[in-house]
Amino acid sequence: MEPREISQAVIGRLPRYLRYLGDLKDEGIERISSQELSKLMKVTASQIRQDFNNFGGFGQQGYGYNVEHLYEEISNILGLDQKHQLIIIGAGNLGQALANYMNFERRGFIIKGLFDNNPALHGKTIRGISVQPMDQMEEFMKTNNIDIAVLTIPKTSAVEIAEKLVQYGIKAILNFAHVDLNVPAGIQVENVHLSDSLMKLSYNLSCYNKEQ
Amino acid sequence: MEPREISQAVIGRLPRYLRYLGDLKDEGIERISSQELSKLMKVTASQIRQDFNNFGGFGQQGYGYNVEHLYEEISNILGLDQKHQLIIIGAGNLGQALANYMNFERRGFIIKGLFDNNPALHGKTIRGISVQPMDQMEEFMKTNNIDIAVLTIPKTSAVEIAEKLVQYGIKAILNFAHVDLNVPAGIQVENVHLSDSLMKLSYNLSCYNKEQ
DNA sequence: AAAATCTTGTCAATGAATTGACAGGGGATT
DNA sequence: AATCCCCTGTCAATTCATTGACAAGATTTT
Repeated sequence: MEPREISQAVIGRLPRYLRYLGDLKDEGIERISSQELSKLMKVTASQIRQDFNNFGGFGQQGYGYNVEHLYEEISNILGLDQKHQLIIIGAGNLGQALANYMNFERRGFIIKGLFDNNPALHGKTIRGISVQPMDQMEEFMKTNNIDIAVLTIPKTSAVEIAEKLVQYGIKAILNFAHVDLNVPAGIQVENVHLSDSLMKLSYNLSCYNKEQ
Repeated sequence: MEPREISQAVIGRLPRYLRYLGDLKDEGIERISSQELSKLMKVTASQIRQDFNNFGGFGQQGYGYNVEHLYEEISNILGLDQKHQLIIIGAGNLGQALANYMNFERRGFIIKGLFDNNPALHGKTIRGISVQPMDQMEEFMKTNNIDIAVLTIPKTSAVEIAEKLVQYGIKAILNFAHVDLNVPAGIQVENVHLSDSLMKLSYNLSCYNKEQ
């Protein structure tokens, strides 16, 4: 049972599997074969079996996969059986939008704090969470056992703040700032660069138009 | 000069190149070699040369790449020399946050309209753009030559709205709804699934913790 | 209970992406 | 002007990811 390294390509597909399995569960469907799932999700059945097998055999020959069981397994693999305490740095439009989004909580991502440099926002409350000044971050992180920070601040201050967060013991960062953070190995970072997505769209648009 | 198919892996890296080149430009740096850029961006020099070469040789032996020129080239490849008119469907927190974000405009992505089902929001104005009811979408799209739609509505209505958008002639969709859209080939879709990013973080977190 | 039908787990084959290596052409230096 | 050094473009090698194929084991049907 050596914990062989799983490729990020596989990990990146797990949330999508989870989504489809959740939908199937809600529809009351008990079992599904890789072939059926393959048609539903528009990927090859081979890939589905290969992916699941990275974590051990969840299926049964002649039967397929038990939806509920598979859902639980993937859920656990993704660490969704544990709760994560998170803070949002930057209470601008995007930060507030994320704070208002309830669905994260259902997955165990609990928003505990909101921070911003702008004094005009201090004390403002979103879903019961009040915006605090940045300099209370360190104290707050210690008392609330925070492991994930969501960065929704401009690129100019993002790198600096990220370094502080690391110093204060953050374990993972979801970064919306349009800049690459410079963090030591072992700190997990996921970047969400919205303008990058728009640019890809733009490329594919002009590319497709040219072909016509 | 056959327009050979460029892999999405390469396209996905172009915006990041563009970002670094923009920064270099702002610093007044005129030339850069693949090796220097490689150190800066923490990717292999080989990959950089390979990537740029997909579009023809922008560099010069013994000199490197001219920053300004390379910036322009990549910019054009991504289609940023053209303007894109876009609408945002869903004027909730996220939709408003995106509408307020100015930086898209600098890249030629012009937000022309905002739509929402909620009558309470109709007439509300964000940066001069007023929120309109959904049933005016078709008319608006025709008169304003819209090519991109940003979907910031709940998953329950996203699929249906996407189909309507396609019917009205949309060319590309940036999808924030947590569901896969079902659009015909040729319509470009980019998904931004925030909870997926959080789940990946969660996996890597628990994975790293286990190794310690 | 036996036969027929599924469907997984897995291995091999293919395909794609990344990396390494180097020839040859420019620029810089003397 | 000649030499030296640098750096690209490109080919080959390697690594990684996806797909195809099938044996073996379960389930369902007869």
